[in-house]
Amino acid sequence: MAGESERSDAARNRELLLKAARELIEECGADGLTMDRLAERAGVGKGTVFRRFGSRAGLMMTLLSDSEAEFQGRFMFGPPPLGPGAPPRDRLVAFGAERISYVLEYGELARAADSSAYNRFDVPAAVLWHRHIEMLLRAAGVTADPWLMAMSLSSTLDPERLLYAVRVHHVAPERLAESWRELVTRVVSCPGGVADPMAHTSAGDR
Amino acid sequence: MAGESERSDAARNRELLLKAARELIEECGADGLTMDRLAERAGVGKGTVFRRFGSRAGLMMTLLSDSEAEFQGRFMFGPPPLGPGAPPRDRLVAFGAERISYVLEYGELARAADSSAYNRFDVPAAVLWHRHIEMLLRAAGVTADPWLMAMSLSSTLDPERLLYAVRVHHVAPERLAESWRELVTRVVSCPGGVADPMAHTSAGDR
DNA sequence: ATAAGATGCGGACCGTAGTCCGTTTAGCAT
DNA sequence: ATGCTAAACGGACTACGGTCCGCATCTTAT
Repeated sequence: MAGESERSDAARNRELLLKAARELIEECGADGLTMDRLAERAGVGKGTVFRRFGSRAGLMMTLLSDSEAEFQGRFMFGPPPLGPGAPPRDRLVAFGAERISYVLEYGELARAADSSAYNRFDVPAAVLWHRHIEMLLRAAGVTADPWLMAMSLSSTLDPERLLYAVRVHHVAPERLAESWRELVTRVVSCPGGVADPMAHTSAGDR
Repeated sequence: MAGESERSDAARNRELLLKAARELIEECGADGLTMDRLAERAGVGKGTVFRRFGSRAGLMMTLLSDSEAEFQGRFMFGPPPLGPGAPPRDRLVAFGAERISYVLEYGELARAADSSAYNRFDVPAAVLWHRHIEMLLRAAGVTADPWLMAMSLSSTLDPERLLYAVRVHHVAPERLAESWRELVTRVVSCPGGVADPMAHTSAGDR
């Protein structure tokens, strides 16, 4: 991005790096990818790697960006129940289920993409999910601090925890999805006064 | 195995290290404490630091252990509503509120005590909280996968997220506590009936 | 007191993420 | 072609967490 076009050598190196990164991950797993090895494998200097991606987490995010974009497209514009058209509760349930599959599929990568600093929650994709959940909560009539409630729900879908449950405690993925469904149901449909069946529907989605 | 006792020089060095660590944190903040500086400040070798505490996270946990033990005592044996005697729902609410205060008080430290690996969830204190929450959920009649539900609730109380909300988004601590109360209320007091008719019965599933 | 063995010590060493800065090169204007 | 400049490059360098292992010290049995 930046000003205008990318210089040709820069573009070439970016491709070289992405290719090398995918190979390396294929061979050694995401955890086995180090910035030094990547640079060597791609035949460029280490400085170049950081110039391109900023950090290891940035690289991982770049590698995930395609599938990430596809996921975003699906929950924002795709068919129900994930996309607009279904009741907010169902969309939330579907969102979690998809996210769980996503994390289990791209496991290590998704985890490696989470930097270990605060800004981890400020990354564009993360704020998008957060806003999405918040919007759905509002649409579902949850009036109690949707921002924080969305944060709580997001935290449940954190790759680190999800992978911990699956890999260390051998929790079945369906069980995760079911628990998410349970959680969302309770959060959405059970304010001080039982139901709030009323509709909202609408509009909020965008 | 020569008994259990600690060799005198080891004991001395442990005190030296803890003292130095507290000073360093006082002066530079938890993030400014590095193992090298700590070793130098305490006048011992680096190997000694790791021999004592195993890792940086281990050191931080040791530093927190007093207040941590005190907290554990309060929620396990102390007076209601935190301790036994109050209804489970109230105990959960109190637990979260206390934990939030705790994290805000020991902020950086609590965060630094979380190693960045999976085992972060396996640390004794963490499994204790988890079990405590799980137990309260069961006592409150939540039959749907209390283990995972406890995990979701725990994730809401994660130091990293809590501090992010407070430091980056300037969320007031009371607002955190209030949102926690809201969340717990919904999780606990939603009969499963409302939007989820059929509560699958089977209380006995485990 | 002394010797023997367990325990602890220290700091050189390693792998890693990330930075810095002198050098090279692409792209453009002439 | 040539020269200029901003961008990109590369790899030495730093800081950090963590490991290793030969050496020193404490403890205990004699």
